Amino acid sequence: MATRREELVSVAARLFAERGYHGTSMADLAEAMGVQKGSLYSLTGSKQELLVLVTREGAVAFHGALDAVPEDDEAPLERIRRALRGHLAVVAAQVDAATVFTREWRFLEEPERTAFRAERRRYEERWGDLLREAAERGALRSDLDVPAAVLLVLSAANWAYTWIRPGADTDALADRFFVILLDGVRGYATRPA
Amino acid sequence: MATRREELVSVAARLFAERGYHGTSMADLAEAMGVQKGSLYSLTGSKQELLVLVTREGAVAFHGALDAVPEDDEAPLERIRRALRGHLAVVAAQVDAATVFTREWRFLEEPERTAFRAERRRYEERWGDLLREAAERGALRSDLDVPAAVLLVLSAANWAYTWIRPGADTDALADRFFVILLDGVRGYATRPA
DNA sequence: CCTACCGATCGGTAGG
DNA sequence: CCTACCGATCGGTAGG
Repeated sequence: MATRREELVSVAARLFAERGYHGTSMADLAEAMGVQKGSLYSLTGSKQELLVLVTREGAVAFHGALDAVPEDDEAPLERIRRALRGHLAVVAAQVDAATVFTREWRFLEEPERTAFRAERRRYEERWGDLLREAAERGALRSDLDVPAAVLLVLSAANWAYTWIRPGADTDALADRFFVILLDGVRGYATRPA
Repeated sequence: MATRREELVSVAARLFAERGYHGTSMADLAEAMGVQKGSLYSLTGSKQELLVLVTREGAVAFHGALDAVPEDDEAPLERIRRALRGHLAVVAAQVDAATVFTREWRFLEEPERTAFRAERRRYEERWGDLLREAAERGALRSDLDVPAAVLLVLSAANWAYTWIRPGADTDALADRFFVILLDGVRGYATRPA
């Protein structure tokens, strides 16, 4: 059973995602909670605190998805596929938190803003590790431009909040991306030998 | 020589990109223009009008980049490469307008908001056409998942405003993406025959 | 959780 | 382009 505080955090996630942090007023949140504006301050210290909690929720979810990727060193490509599935699953299950994590985080005040950037960088580096390890194990082509590949896959992941609908088959979507990333859009015929 | 009105539009692009539409006040814009707040209303009718102008600037720039792609039907892959170069070049040359176009458009009021969405859909469809035509001409693998490929390439394009720095060699960056999109991250060795 | 209120700021206008 | 101002709303607080 969700506490009123937890309810408020999830309402904040929804409205921050819909209208933006600065486009959402405490009065908006109060109305969505069915209480008067002043009453919110028994549940949170400030609007900014709600932003901190929602972005943190996103960070935890995305890192958690990567944590769930099996450690199996024998299948580095499969690990990448799992990571992509995991990321898209988080976006579908927690669109609002994912949206705030990806788009509204910049309205965090210091020092949380800097801490957030470090946290996000850490997430991106974990993706970099996944690809780098796969390359080192020979599962990726030896002449691969790893930084560009990381940026490409993170672009797909980070843009997902704009189009994923809750309830979508994210595993299938992730696999469709994965197939293209693996072997490219070009036909075998025109591929160099 | 830029008029004061044009200056205001470009200042609005910068601040809307930096602080968000709702995070930017008319007082902020006035300060950046070096005038009093009330004076802005001889240059624009409203803050919302500025948002309309900036998003429109982005739309014109992105469509213009696609218009500049040569019509040569003999080289459908080259056209895709050119389109990617063009998009990233716009992002680098007009980061602020590109950012507002990609992220702040949702604060447009009706009916401009709906019109914007149609415009953006048209842009995405032009990308879809590029890939579909390439597929039809046999330049892409026959079993390609075209919708997923379009979404992947648009993800890379739409996410670019978050990391591209003005002055970057966007042609080289576009080509690095293009190479990966073409033949994938996997090595030749493990590729099916 | 409510009522009542705070000073500050919001986008915008009038008149010059 | 300025000064002076409008009513509305902002995030937040006091006291119950």
